[in-house]
Amino acid sequence: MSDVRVRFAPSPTGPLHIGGVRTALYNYLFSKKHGGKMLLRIEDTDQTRFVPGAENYILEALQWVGITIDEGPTQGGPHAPYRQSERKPMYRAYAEQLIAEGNAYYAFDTEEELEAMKERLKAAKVASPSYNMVTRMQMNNSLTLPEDEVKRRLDNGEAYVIRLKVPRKEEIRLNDLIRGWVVVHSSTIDDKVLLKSDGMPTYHLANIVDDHLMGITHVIRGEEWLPSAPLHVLLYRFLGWESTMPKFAHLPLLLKPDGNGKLSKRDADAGGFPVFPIDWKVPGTEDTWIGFRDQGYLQEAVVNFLAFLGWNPGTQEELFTMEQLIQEFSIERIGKSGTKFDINKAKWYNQQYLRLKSDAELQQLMESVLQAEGVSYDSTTIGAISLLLKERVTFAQDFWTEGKFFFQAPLSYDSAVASSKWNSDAIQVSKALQDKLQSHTGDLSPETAKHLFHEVLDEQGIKIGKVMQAVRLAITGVGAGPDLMHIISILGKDETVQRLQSALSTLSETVKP
RNA sequence: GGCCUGUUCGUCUAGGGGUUAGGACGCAUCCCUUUCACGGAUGAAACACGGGUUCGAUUCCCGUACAGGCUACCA
Repeated sequence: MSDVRVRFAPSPTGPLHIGGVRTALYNYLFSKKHGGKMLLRIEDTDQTRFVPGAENYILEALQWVGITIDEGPTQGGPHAPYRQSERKPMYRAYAEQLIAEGNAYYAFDTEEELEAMKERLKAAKVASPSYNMVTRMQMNNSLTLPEDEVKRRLDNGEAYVIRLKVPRKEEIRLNDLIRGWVVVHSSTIDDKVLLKSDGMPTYHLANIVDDHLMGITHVIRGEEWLPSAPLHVLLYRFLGWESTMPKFAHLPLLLKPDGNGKLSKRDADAGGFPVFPIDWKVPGTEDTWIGFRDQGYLQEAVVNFLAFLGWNPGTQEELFTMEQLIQEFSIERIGKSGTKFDINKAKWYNQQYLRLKSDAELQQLMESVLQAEGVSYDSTTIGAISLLLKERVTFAQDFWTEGKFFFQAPLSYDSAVASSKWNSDAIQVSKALQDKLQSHTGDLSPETAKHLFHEVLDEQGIKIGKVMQAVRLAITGVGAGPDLMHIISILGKDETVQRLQSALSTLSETVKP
């Protein structure tokens, strides 16, 4: 399998769904594992659904995730173009070849006629009304119309489509890499449109033609394609390409976190989490659909999270870099069943990867978060703070939410803590600590701060547990956070004294000792 | 409705004819700690159901239920 060639083939109809990103990732991992090529093909055969900006979105999303494309619309390649709309002229010949060999036919039926046919069948209690081997003989097509009539209509430029002539009774089998043998009877397949009346191929034709022409060896795609896979097998056969037909692997779908159904944007809105890789600004509106990247998720966390949604290496390890994933990936270890989307796991991965960052990276992360908040501070201090906060953050932006008291004195005090902890002892200790710090000269290391604080406690004869949280509240405004002595040390003598002072006046007013 | 696919703790999953059915997320309790977090320990928690096959089925087969997908001149 040294010449593995796979492709990711999205439609530019909107932002790439996170499930699509996973499909792209599996394709990428598989191709790199085998030293093969990864192609990107834009399937824009439905001109009514084309959304401007969608292709760029796909490119940007893949790039962020770290999926590199070997051949595609931007990098070109031996099988260019890689946009199906630009390949339009190539498809008709194959459809006509199928007609010439008796495996397809022209159909002239109007929308109304098709509708009427379906109604008629429905009234006759036919289970699934469709254009197939029995109904096609009652419609207007080159199978029912006299040859000269067909020619006349064609010459007149009448609208037509080309439909596949599905064999009457035949078992079509397909050996899916994930699901094993799938057998479908041809009588359950309808005469799918191959070439639309606007001259564009449908997915089915374009897909098979392109995959063949581009030398695709493995088709890894979502399970929603499984029902039409037998149809694709039929096309490979009729086109004479069965011996080089790619192997198929149909991936399980990503499902809603709770309840039933596949994961949708609705779930994202309800759960407050993203289902898109990066932000999508909906054209013509002010709306933005949130993406993982812009919500503060790390690229490596998303990759790891996505890879494990339906695949696992069979070991107990869970933290894998892209390189390791490539090393370990195998289609055999992809699961069969649908996977519910649990954002908690994604958060956990993010926390893990954030913690794996070097001190310098952490500092940089925190600096950019502060910058976004309009806060500037000296780098050394930020470095120290980021280390203090390291074990407490899940997202980089938590550096701000968890540590804003380093940069601004409390504007208010957590009332629950205030009412239970702020008492006469707390006031006494705060006053004494204020005085003690005031008269202190020289450096204020965490150790020194601790020493001073204990001196105060000893002098006042008060146990540490009785007042610690109150003092923390006075200095930070909240009841929880990193080691208070480190906070005091970073804040410095003057700032700490000042904060104790304002706490003493503000809190004493509102809370009775 | 028809066709296709699936079903191990709440979730992601390992496993596979005989196991105390393992791990992770989440949850709970305890320890550490001035607090919270981290960390550590412990705990609750699963083989959808019914038939077969078998000495023995969670594992194999068949049904049923449930779930998902498809059923467009959309992909």
